[in-house]
Amino acid sequence: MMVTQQPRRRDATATREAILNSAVEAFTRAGYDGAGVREVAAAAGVTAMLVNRYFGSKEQLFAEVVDRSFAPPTIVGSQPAAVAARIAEALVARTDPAAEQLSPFLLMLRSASNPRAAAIMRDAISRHVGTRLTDLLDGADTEQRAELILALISGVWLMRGIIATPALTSADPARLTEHLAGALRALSDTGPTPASS
Amino acid sequence: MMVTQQPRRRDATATREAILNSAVEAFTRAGYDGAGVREVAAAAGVTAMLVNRYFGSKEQLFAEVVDRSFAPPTIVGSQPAAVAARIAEALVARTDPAAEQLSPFLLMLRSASNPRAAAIMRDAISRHVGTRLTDLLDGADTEQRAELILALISGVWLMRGIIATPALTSADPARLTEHLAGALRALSDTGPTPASS
DNA sequence: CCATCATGTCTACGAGTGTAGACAATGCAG
DNA sequence: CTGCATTGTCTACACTCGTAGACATGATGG
Repeated sequence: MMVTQQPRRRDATATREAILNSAVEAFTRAGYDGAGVREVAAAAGVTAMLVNRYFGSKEQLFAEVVDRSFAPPTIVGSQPAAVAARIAEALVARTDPAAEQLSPFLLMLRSASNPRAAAIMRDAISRHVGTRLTDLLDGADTEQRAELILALISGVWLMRGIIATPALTSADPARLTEHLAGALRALSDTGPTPASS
Repeated sequence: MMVTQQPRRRDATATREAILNSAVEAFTRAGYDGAGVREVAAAAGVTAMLVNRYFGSKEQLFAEVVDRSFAPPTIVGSQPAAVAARIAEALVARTDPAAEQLSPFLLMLRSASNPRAAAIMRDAISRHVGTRLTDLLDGADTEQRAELILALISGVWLMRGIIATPALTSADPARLTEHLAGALRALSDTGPTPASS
């Protein structure tokens, strides 16, 4: 769809936005190393060099993509109560299969092989979702537990969305949500006996 | 170390083994796309073409690497009892930092961006560790829960070993093991109330 | 000893990579 | 209408990639 593109009236901010959008799609689908600058440029209807003139380099473009992809607060719920159940439901529910392919977790997993990309994503995580998730938790070791929750979510995206493991892809959504919520509850709820130490 | 290599006496099986070993190292460190055939060959002391003559192609070489890397039963414990605690301990304990860089989870995470590699790894998982872990579990949805456990382990490897999230890398190992074991227990133990439905 | 097959290397190709520098076209100010 | 800065393109470079075919070298059977 949208194979031919009319030249688009000259507009710097609109062009920048178009490049950034196609970059989000390309990096999320193919990863940092798998997506080419020419590919990103073509999908935006421009030339490869214009991408570098707007963003400096592929690496800086990726940094902006990561920032945009991790920024929206939709990733994690808002209310502290019942965080586990809400995450579990949102994780197994495949409502919009199109927007699903733009998940920041897919972006992270498919770009993890590149060390530079990993460093960029680490910064973005501790800047955005890390602190936001930590604030939702009570008790001890909130940062540690928040990152464990992120680890579990990432792992589900890996096994279910990328490796496409048989039992997870063809699983009964209700049961899957249940098991997942159980594991998340163990991480989000205040420890059963915080008495120790 | 071992910069210069004496030509090695001609031995087909020994050469094949040397190539396979260096391929495991290269693919685990850089991922399927990040590791080059010339790089694997050089580390084994041979030429790039010899790799293709022994394994057919880079893809088939990767398939053998995945098979070897996922085969050892060390990945998961042996006794059904206390699976959660044993996995958690083995996951946070960094005993041998050299052998740690050969983890099949690192291989999987860093090769996940390539769809062909993902398909190869899916086959290897359902052939090796999937069934083995499933047999350790009791109750309902064992396959589903086994893959969720794999997801959590993968996610911890991602966040702790690749992204190097601050709170997980500098975490108190004891507390981390505790939280992790809690989440794993929620997945490995038979549901608290299997009465529902 | 020497012929012969297995083992290993060399050269090369076609395609793709990120990006630097020079050039062209557009749209707005005067 | 005309100058001119902004916006965009073209060509090119120096690599790296996987792999195909022809060639060289080693060890071993007779």
